[in-house]
Amino acid sequence: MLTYTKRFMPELPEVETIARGLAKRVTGDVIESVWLGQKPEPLKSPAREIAAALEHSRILGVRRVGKHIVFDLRQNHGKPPQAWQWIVHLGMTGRMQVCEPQTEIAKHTHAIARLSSGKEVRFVDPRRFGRLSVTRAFQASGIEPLDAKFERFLELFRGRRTPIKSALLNQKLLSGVGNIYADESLFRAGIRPRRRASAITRAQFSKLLAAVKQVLQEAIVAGGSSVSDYVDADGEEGFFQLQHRVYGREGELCPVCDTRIKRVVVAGRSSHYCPQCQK
DNA sequence: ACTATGTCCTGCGAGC
DNA sequence: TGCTCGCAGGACATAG
Repeated sequence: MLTYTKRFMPELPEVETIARGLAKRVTGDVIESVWLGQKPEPLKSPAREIAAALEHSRILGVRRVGKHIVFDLRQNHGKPPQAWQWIVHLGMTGRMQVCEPQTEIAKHTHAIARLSSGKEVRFVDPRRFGRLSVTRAFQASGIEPLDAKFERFLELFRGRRTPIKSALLNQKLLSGVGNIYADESLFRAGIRPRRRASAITRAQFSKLLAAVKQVLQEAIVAGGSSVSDYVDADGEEGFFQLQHRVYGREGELCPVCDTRIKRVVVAGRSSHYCPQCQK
């Protein structure tokens, strides 16, 4: 039930896979210098602030928080040493390359960090929905889906009049679920995307949180098998992804009951569901 | 406090 | 074959 892909939507499992791949390849390295492109949109912090935080910093580790990649940095040349975090959000089309300096610079490259090992970390993003920033105390806006306690989840979601799909996509509530895994989770939980959160029972919420965790975990396992094993000559990651059961399958037959999968628009996003399995 | 909607941006694929 | 056009969606702004 896996597909190999080079194109993907960076939701929680994909960002987790990318962060692990980056951690494996650049942890311990030192950023010597930084180049930032002219396009202002991808820079959430001022360019000179980003450059000042990154340059001469050692990469202590790379991890994922929600859909964000967090580089934990330590800058030794100050007294005392300064702790920084380089935050990368991939948006829709953002990619992180780890490559040699002579690798041709891809179109839409917005940032390059040159490392003392000789490698470069590059941020490439055609659509420029991605964002770069630096901070000292990064905090996710919502709860981590994989660690979420049911009572907290319930407290955040119950009673809202918005469609459950919209609530799942709201990063201030739950950090990391995007359009694809929202649809897949709702399918597994048997809930239609347009159902108002306030009309969902406690038992259904319980099933939903379990489904969210299961879908994300399975996708991480699928992606995890590809960490650092499917990097092409330009340092681009490839992935194994879970086969989607409903997402992008409008008009196809439900894998459970053979009913045709429907597509509706919720919160301006295409949403796919089985009218038989989901109520 | 919440909710709904519009906007950004480029690549790609459907359709003619 | 070559062109146009509309869709894809994460996060934020804005309005109600």
